[in-house]
Amino acid sequence: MAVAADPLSRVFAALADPTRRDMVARLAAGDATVGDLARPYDLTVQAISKHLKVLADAGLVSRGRDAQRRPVHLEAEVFDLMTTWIERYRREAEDRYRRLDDILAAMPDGTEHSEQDHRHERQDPRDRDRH
Amino acid sequence: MAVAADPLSRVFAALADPTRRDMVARLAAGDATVGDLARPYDLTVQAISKHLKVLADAGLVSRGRDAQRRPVHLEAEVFDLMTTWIERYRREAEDRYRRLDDILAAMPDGTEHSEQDHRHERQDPRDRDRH
DNA sequence: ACCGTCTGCAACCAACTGGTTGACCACGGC
DNA sequence: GCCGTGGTCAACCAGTTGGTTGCAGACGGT
Repeated sequence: MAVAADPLSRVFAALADPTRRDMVARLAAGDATVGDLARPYDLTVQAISKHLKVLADAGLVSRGRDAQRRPVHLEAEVFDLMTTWIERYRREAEDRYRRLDDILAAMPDGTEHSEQDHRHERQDPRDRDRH
Repeated sequence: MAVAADPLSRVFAALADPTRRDMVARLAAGDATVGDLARPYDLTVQAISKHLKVLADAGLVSRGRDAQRRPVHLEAEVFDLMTTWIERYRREAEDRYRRLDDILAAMPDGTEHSEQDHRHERQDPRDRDRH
């Protein structure tokens, strides 16, 4: 069952759900049981248990044991996986920007035509003449 | 569609796919067209176009226009959304660890008990800090 | 020994994803 | 004008996801 997927994908996917993010947020304040976690939401405990499995598969949480309870604990180190990935490309893109600025700055004006002039254009409402 | 979903979820979900992450990585080095992006993969251009739509909906890329080409440009600022979220809870969890350590250290041994100080099968926290 | 609580597992279902093919639109170059 | 190139949109399909119900297991308290 979806055993594939590299670690990074699993972590990102795990955090792509608001419920799961909220659980992580609450776990950052302290460990909790499945029941505790389920209480605030309008969901069955089983649903929460599934979410928990996703988080555990991503390495974001670990499960303990305390009698019939299975306390959930946040493993914060996995965050590093994401931050290093993100920071790498963010920095790369920013550097590129800076270089581009330098080039433009060092240019006799009026010659900055070719570089992409991407404007945030949401799609223009052209006539949708579906037949 | 899937128009719903908060911004954070969209960004995380967008990066939960290795192909999409790879595209972002390549876009960090410079803008590209859909065709350029599609070339290295064993996928149809339409599939790449779909991926691109996901990235665009997440605000990670913007589209330009250059004749019949639609150059793709990486919008690196959106990364901040994620990093601030991540850093917040990482820090929170780390602080909690530190406080817990202090408490345990200041305790006459053998008195650990209730509240949340569950011991988990996994390794000791507080080993790594920076690198 | 029983009961209640906490949890996991399996089956099922609707909705979403990630891919395909096929048709179509918008250009620029002859 | 017509053609090739670059790209999007729509329909379809298989697999995954996020939820449900129902049942079974493990344990503590009485």
